[in-house]
Amino acid sequence: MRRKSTSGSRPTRPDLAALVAPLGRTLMAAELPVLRAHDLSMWGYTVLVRLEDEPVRTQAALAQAIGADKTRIIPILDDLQDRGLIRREPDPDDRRVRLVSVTAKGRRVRTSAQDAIQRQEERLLARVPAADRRAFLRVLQELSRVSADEFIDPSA
Amino acid sequence: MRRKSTSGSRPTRPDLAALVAPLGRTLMAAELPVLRAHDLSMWGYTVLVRLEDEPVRTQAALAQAIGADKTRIIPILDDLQDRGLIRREPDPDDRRVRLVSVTAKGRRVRTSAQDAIQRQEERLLARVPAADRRAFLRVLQELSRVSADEFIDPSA
DNA sequence: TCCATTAATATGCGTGCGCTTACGATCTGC
DNA sequence: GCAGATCGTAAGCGCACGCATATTAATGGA
Repeated sequence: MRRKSTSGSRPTRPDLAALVAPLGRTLMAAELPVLRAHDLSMWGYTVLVRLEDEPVRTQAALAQAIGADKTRIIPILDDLQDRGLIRREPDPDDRRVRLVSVTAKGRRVRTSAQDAIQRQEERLLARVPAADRRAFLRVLQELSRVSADEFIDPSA
Repeated sequence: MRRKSTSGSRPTRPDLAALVAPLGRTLMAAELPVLRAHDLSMWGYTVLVRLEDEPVRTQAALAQAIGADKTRIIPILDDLQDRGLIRREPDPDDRRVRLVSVTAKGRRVRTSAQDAIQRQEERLLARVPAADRRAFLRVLQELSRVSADEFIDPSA
């Protein structure tokens, strides 16, 4: 019989991080072949998705929004622009900032890649009952809204 | 009004990977201060947790079980052993393999760290209703059982 | 007895990333 | 109109990781 406290005994559940982080890595790994088939890098795809989401005014803000370094995003944008998936134009109101937007071609590529990715993810989600699945996605979106800053306890 | 198909429209839900992976990174980041307070590295902690879970016969198998490189795990084990948290003894039945086990001290440290980590995670989970939370953990454990091999579609 | 195999270990390579610094162009407040 | 701040860009540093190789000890089968 297990003790009721966790002290010295096996935990009631695995650490959340030990469940979520590896699953995240698996999902990313599963995306890679799909992205490769669409000639997209992970960062490039992330940029396309984020830009579709809602326009971002500066590149630095875009980088921050997708969790990338603002210097590392530049070659990514260069590449996407060279291949006609995004546009980068100086903001007439402030010629320091470049307005980044998705082109029609970029939208097509993103849609196609995202469809394939989500189809694959559906195959995974099909393993759980529909009610659980809805709850799972609900909780996932709720927890994703929590920023690291307000969650991490620096005193610990 | 949104189109019913995803083609060309905004997606119904974000990519699963785009939800899970960042959340995993946040959870890992939240663990770091706690681990530091217990003088543990992420890998060291992972080893302690895995060893408590169930004994593993070879170091290579241990490395594989926690997703680490079999050569990179060695300094980790050296450190844990030097600090008296684990034991490494040659297997009398096959003196090539080292039987790795947790010491009483190692168990104490792991328990203390894990308690603190899970307490912090409880604070996060407290944001969602109990029923959703149970479903979330259930789905999470179910999906974690799916290995990358059987999920990733190489043809895609 | 000898040889192929396996475990642990050491070492080096290439990669991707976060972080920092620097610089030119531009904007804004004074 | 000038000084300080801001944006995009380039370049370099250091770290952690995956991967590959080589060595040593030990096993086990032909």
